[in-house]
Amino acid sequence: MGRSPCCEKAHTNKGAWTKEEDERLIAHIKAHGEGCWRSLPRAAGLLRCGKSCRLRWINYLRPDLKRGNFTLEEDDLIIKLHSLLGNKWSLIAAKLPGRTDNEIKNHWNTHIRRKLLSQGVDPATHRPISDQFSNSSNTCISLERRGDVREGISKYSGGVLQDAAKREEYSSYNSTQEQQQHKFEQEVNLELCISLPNNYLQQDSSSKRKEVVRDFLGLSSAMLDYRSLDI
DNA sequence: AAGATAGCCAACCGCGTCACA
DNA sequence: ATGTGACGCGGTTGGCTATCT
Repeated sequence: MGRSPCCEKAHTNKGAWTKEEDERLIAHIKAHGEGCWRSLPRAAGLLRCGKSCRLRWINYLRPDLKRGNFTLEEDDLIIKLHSLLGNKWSLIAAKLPGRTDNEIKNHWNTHIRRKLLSQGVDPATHRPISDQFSNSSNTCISLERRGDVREGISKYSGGVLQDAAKREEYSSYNSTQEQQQHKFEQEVNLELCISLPNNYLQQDSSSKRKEVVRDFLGLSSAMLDYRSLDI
């Protein structure tokens, strides 16, 4: 059984708020204060649901709202907070006086995300995109080596590290394993370069070359065995 | 000048959480 | 302990405006 609707939809307005509705809402809240959103519309003489009133007040009508463009300092703070908190817009908004969670969320999606991407930073993980690519591509494919390093990378790759404790764990993991990981990535990258080895290319007759290419691709031998790949 | 496209942002929707009976 | 109602949050949508072709 689903949750009952928060209001009688047939008798409520939807869409953009009119000036008159705004004035009614402001007047009511000035007189009675915030809260009791469920009963507010009727008391204020508004044909809106309580949710809609609350949203309108919090995101647009509240007197302490700071309108206008975000400053560079605000952008930086949002980025830092997002790296710690993830998409917890209300928590981020709590640290930026005069800004709403909705406003910050919109600003993030339309400006900051793009800014980070243009700087080569993944907005979800706050890590360089090149790192993401090397990690994700390298760990998708399992070669012969199945050591701890690979397991560690798999554990953290591809996901969003929104939990601060996990991030800390990850960063300490990184610091202790970094060299091994780097070495591992280099090795895997080399092994993933698909090209014919020199000894194959040195075959002189074309028919012989076709045969060895077929052999190299694993069509006649088990050299490239898809069963050994973890996708 | 007009249509197409992209960007922006206010508002909506559904779900999770909490308080209370 | 459980059910219900209210609130709050985050994702998504829709419409307006600006820019491009």
